[in-house]
Amino acid sequence: MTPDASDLLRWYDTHRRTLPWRSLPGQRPNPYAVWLSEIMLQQTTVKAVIAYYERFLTHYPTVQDLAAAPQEDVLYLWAGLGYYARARNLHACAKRVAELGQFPDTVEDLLKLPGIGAYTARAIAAIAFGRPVVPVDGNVERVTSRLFAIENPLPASRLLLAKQAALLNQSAEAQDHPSDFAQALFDLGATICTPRNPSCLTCPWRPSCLGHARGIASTLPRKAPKQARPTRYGVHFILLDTSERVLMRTRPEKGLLGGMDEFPGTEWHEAPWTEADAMHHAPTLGPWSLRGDVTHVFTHFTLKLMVYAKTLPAGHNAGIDPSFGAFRSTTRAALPGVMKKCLALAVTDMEKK
DNA sequence: AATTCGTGGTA
DNA sequence: TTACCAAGAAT
Repeated sequence: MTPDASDLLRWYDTHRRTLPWRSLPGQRPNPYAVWLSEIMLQQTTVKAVIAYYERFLTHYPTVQDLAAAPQEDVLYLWAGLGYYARARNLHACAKRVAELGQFPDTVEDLLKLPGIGAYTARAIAAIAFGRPVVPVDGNVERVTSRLFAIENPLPASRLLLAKQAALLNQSAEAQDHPSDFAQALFDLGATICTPRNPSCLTCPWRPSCLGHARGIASTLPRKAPKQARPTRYGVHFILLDTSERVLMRTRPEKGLLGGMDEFPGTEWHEAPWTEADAMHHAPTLGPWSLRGDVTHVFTHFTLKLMVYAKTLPAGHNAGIDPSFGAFRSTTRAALPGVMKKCLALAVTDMEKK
């Protein structure tokens, strides 16, 4: 039996989460706010997003404000949230929407915008424009795999899960409330149908959940084993001047941490660097003070960095090759998390460790 | 189609 | 501590 959308919507009426980007019941949400939140929430927890969301809305109240901003300002505000291609695409998308005059209101047209894929297009279409579509995110995949007891492992089962999820909103009740239905699925996945220890006893869809009936709900969705994460090594140099500015450069637009700022240093290789080889990449001759090491886990590799630092005497900051960057205040730099860790090592007293 | 993209929280 | 996980997109 197909789960009854009315049961979920009734549950949502009393259990919906209050979130900054959500409009009050019955009120039409601001498409800009919906879009901004959806981009930030990609692979990112609600808790991490909230502060960034508020900051962006404060600096850029409208999509036109965001479109008019320099990209470096956008990356600075995004710094620390991760997946920086999202920030670059966010900016590009804002410019496009400003040209169009407004956000497209169909899945087809939303898909044409940078940073908007199959999920986000449907999320915006349903939540902001009331289109009767089901956005399939990790929550919906989990709920769907349990409802229908789909044991095929992800990611191969992704197409099947999307197909099954699309069956959930066929009732007239769901068709009439696309925004609530989509967000009800999110909230069910986030608070009841959780990855570990789901609260099946209080689930509005428990009677029709095949996974629960078979006692395998908590084991779904199954996932293909992931391959091991390799380790890479690098060395970075934090060079301060007497005005407490730091030598920094901007990474290339594409690829890892694209467009973000960093302290000069070596490439990140599979083998550790010897001190002699690393010093060949230093912006100045020694002596450098070894301030410690940083371990940072990216999605597909673990990075181990050695961090050297020193303060340049007044009048000695000329003649440094521009490829190492320029002296700037770190408070205005778009520093990713890993570089903030390096900076913390350089400015912290050695007594801690 | 499989990789490449961050970061912080949790068990 | 390691491993997994979170409102995925681009290539």
